[in-house]
Amino acid sequence: MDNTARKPTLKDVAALSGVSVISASRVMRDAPNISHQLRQKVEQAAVAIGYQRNRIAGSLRGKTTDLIAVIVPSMSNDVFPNIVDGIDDALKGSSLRLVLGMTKYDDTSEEAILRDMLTWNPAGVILSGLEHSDNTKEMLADFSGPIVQVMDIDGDAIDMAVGISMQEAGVLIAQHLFARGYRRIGYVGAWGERPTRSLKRRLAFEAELARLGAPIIASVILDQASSMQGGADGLKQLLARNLGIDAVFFANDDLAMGALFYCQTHGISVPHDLALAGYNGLEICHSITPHLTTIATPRYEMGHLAGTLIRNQRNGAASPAQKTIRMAQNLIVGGTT
Amino acid sequence: MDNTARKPTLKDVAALSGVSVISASRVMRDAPNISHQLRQKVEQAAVAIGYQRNRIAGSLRGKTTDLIAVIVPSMSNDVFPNIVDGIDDALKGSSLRLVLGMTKYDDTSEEAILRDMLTWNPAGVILSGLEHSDNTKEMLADFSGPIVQVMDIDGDAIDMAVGISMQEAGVLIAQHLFARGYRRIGYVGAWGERPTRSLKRRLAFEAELARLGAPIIASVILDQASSMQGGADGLKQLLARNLGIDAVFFANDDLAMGALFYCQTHGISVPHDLALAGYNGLEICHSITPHLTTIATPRYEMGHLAGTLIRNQRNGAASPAQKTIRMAQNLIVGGTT
DNA sequence: AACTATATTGGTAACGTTGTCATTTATAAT
DNA sequence: ATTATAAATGACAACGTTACCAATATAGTT
Repeated sequence: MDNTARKPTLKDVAALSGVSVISASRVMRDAPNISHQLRQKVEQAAVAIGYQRNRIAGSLRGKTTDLIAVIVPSMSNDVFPNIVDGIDDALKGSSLRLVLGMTKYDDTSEEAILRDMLTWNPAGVILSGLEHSDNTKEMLADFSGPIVQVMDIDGDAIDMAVGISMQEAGVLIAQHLFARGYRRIGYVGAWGERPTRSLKRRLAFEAELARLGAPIIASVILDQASSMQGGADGLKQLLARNLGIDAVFFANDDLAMGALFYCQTHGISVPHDLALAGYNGLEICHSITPHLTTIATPRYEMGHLAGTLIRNQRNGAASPAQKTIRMAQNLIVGGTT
Repeated sequence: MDNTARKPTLKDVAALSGVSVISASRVMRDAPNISHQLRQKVEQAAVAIGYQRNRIAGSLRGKTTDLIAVIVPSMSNDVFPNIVDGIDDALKGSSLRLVLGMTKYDDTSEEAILRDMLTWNPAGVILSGLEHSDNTKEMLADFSGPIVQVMDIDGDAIDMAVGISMQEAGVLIAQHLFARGYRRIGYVGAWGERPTRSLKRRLAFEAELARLGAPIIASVILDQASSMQGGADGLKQLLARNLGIDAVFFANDDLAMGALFYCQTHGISVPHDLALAGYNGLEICHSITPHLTTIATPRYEMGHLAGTLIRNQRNGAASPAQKTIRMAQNLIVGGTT
């Protein structure tokens, strides 16, 4: 349409409605102590000339923006889209908006993204996991707004943390497999275990198995991204070693599903010949037959809570007494173990 | 750490390095024609006092931010996370950053999000689909930056469009099912067909079937979100009508997978008793046995191209001659048809 | 040496809003 | 009617940067 014309500003609204600029400003942002009369005049004028607020200008004066920096590893992933969905829903109805960056599980990249995002003076920062580079930690320490680390709570939070215990997850699965009578247990991971969360899970898993007297037999950590194909490949590698493995814990459901399909097409009876367990509790676990044994993680809920925490502090609420919030994860026993 | 101290500004950097503010500014944003000497002095000073750019201030002067508004229906979804991943990758290395909003397939919500995002003066807008409310269209028309509509190209683009032909998809599947000999064909959709893309697919599918002389027998459009469970439910409803249906096209792979699992556990032989086809080409289609017949869509690539188009225009490139870019989608014939 | 073109630096004035303080007007209390 | 108090409005400056234009230094030409 009319791209040449200058965008209307508060000045224009003020001029048209015959009030001062600052009064127009007050109306536009619902400040207190405005007469009904004035409000009407201004609103009418604003609509008439199609006035749109300029948050940039407002933020410059106000020191901080309504942007929330959200840094996650990737979107092509089982868990982070749900988290982001949760965050966005929690922000709904507020003036806060989410700015997204993806690290691809790379610390240097995380650092660069955070550095860039901080130049926007965000109202808060949400990032995943508790492990970060020194530079990242330093930047966060200098940041004055609320910070929420999601997913992981096994470690020290910089400000707030919302997550599940990876430690607990590993123990849960180890105990379950042991209780079921499996004694020759293996593990398959991916991403070269760069997400330290899966590493924490595996270590706890191994420690618990050892404690129970059935130490882990073998592990395969794929370097590639997690995928169903990877799960099949990992399992194949594990079985090729002929160690008599009777159960395998996978770093996530994708890998486990791929392995399950592999078994189904290669005459390996699950769980009779081999038991399988995954992690995350994706819908497909309960849709397939047999149902996949897994641990359901509250992904959406973690995101939602993280968003809510930021939002509350934005609204002047004190930082919560409980800075680290542990969410529940549930072992879902399917027919694969 | 030290939250009380005022953040260092360009003025501080300039003072310390003994140059003018504007020169310091030039160094910080890599402007041309800077002597090595000056650059060194300024960079050194910036590091020394821990200077961080304030993009807000810069954007106010510069009229537009380095933010790209991205509006999608949802993240808990098969397609949009991949698109967002593609966009982000395309933006990597530039100063552009992605601001995300989710509509939940609601036009009013889309409108509100866009209105809000425009107050940040974004450098570009990416949104999904070609159908929008009048208000949304009006706001976009008034927006002076590049706009890319992703996913769909069957219709008129506001500025640029990157997508696949839903029309073509419907025809492809219809022809495939017909060629395979199926004549009593049904359809299952979800979300109350609010994503008009699935509607377009179905209409083209039905039209082609009619043209071929095997008009569609029945359809079920679920109101709920798309899910595997939904696919099973939809199929169940369809079969309950006892219409002798021999093939079903599903709005997406999730639904189709759910239906496939349902068949497998209810003694329905696929494809002998019933053929199934999905849409999207998720990895699971080729992992499961039988492989699911589907259409592979270039989700990541669409996002990447959308991001690249915005980025190019940001860099001063002329708007491309071809404003609507049709991407390829491939029928992948599995064992379910 | 005089002159032109180019590279480098600086000064000033916005950008559009809102925090702070001042002023006016309305309302309540004597 | 008068004073005290609160509500409503306004003026001004400042937020930190960069666009624009001017000035100076340097290199290249004849």
